[in-house]
Amino acid sequence: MAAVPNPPESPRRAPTIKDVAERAGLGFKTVSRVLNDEPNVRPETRDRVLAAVAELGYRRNSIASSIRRSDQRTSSIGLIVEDLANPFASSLTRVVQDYARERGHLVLVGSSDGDPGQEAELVGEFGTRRVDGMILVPNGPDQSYLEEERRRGTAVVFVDRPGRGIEADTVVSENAAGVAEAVRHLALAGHTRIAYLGDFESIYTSAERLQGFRDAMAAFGGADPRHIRTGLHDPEQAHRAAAELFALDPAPTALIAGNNLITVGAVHALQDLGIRDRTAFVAFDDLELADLLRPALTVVAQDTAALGEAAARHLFERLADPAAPYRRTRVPVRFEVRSSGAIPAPGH
Amino acid sequence: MAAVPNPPESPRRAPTIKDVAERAGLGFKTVSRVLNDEPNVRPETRDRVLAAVAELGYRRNSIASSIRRSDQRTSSIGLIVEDLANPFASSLTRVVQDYARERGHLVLVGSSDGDPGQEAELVGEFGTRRVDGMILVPNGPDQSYLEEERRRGTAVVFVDRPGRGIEADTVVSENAAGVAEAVRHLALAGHTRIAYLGDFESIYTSAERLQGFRDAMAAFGGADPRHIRTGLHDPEQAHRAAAELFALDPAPTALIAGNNLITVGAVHALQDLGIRDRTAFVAFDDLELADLLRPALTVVAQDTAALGEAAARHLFERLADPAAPYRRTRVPVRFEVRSSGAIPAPGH
DNA sequence: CTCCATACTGACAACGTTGTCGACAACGTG
DNA sequence: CACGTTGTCGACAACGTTGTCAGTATGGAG
Repeated sequence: MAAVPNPPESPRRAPTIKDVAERAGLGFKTVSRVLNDEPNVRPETRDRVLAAVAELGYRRNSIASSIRRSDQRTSSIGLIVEDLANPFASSLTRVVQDYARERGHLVLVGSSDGDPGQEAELVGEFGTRRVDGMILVPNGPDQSYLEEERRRGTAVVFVDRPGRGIEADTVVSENAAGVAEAVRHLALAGHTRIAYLGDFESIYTSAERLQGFRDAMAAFGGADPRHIRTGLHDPEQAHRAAAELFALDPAPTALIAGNNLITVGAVHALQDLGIRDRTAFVAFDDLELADLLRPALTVVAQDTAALGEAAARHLFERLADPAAPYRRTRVPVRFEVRSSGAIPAPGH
Repeated sequence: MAAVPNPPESPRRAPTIKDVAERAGLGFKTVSRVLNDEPNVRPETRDRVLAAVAELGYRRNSIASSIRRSDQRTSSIGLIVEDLANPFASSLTRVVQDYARERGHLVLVGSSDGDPGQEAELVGEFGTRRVDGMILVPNGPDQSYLEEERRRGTAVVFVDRPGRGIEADTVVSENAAGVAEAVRHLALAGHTRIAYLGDFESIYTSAERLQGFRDAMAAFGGADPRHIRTGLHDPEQAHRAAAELFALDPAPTALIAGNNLITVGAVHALQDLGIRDRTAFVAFDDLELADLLRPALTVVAQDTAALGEAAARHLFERLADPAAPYRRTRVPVRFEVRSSGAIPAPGH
């Protein structure tokens, strides 16, 4: 830590349109007209204004602007995810921000940590800032409080999971189909004793993925109930659950992990047990180095870019037409075949 | 994609303090006093106001509030990173957002994509919204345009790299020391032909890391110039450069990758060449599955949490005391020993 | 030349809030 | 009782902008 002795220059008041008007020798309303590209300004007058703007380094105060504007729009939107540091969330953030910026909007972000209280608090903060709309990954049993926001004219879009107790534009992944494809892939390699590790069933995506697993397994005689473990919310729990699964008799010969945190725990468990090379494995959610693991991880990859873009698109379309019927979009997943899913069942 | 026929309820004007005042039968200034916890309000009056607030579902308009406030503060800050989807950036975002929120501030985010033009554009947008301060990972040869922002009273903090052409609070990692430690670690396993893959030398972190490499290698007779490759900006370029390195005679026996994108390309190259198991490797930047690779990746891990927190702390301290001397904080890296760095040199 | 339409410009209100100030009541002190 | 002090409250200006409207110059038609 080093200290540099320079104190900053004295801060001065930012110039306003009135300063610009005075400098240009015009009424301040004329300046406003130029800045908003309104018609009926002489080109010469316009140039004088722009020159004064440049000389003073004037920059519009869009805070003041949006309080006066008739539509009360702030050209900003809010995005609430569970954890900004999570790759799924950050990829979403990136896409949403790009989409918004192309349309002149900025994005406020926040992590809910899966806590409905924090979610509601963030929604409140965003509302206070009068965002034009919000995109959220909803948490908890009830998002009906968002009706209040909508009545104020704020657009609301859910992504990854539908909100509860409220109808709204929603974008989700094809969770069940993705897991079903994983099951069929494993079955092709001769597996019938396929185990599944999932998060809390109360989470929409977890429930959908589990349902996809059960349904697909039905075609192969159904899943062994002991081979299904849910309620795993971090890598450590997944690690333990996986270890327990392989202590069973008969033990599963293949494993599906319901999300990326579970994948991390499960692969660690297989590693500890020394059965990484002979246990077939498919993970939900892609991971940065998945193709460099040995065996390379076969995954059900979510199309986070499409998810984020669809959510942003829904938001802006909602802003354009508040009366349109709500839409629910399902985004296909991509089944990424590498090698871990092709490990054959013993004797196959 | 499914459509639900519900049209939304008619949007109505959000209630203002005047609506609250009328409902409570009080002057609107009294309502303002209650909302801002100003003294000299009778408890009974206060209750009446709060009741009216609750009945109307009033929520302060902090947009209007901040235009009138004497300090002109908006309780929002801006964060500009290269790519919001990058794990380094998203981890930073998470920490900065948490820190800001604890202090009642919201965070606007943006990706510069390493382009000075986009960076300046985002700075402009943030300025228009009158953010209280900005944290940025600077790009390009000159950030002196930020002086203008500061003159307006906006605090500026650089993170990951110092800004150029301007003095400001800055937080960076101990890049050189981290790479030097990697070199010593490899040397301990008997390596002297250690190669280095880096990004553009014009990027501050790349230059620092390369310098750390050269300096540390000097203790072991210096690096072979042919074993240093820079200007690698994506995994593909790194892949090719690594392949070329190992076609040399004498080929290097160990490799250091200067950032996470280079790591991905380099490991792929080692994989293709079939020399992953016998080439010592240390990566700068940790990766999610690094410990599950075989061999597990030894890395120089940046403390993104400390980096982000220090940046946020600097920003808020700057807001509290604009005249304090600028500070430059260096955050230590963590050398994470796994196995890839311990692969011995041939005949050692 | 007169008249009217149109282009251009500025004075002023308004947005929802906070800051300033003064009015008024209650109270204590001499 | 007179007076100052303190607590409580509201009227009004102000923030920087956009919306409304009216005023003035200009040009073309008659």
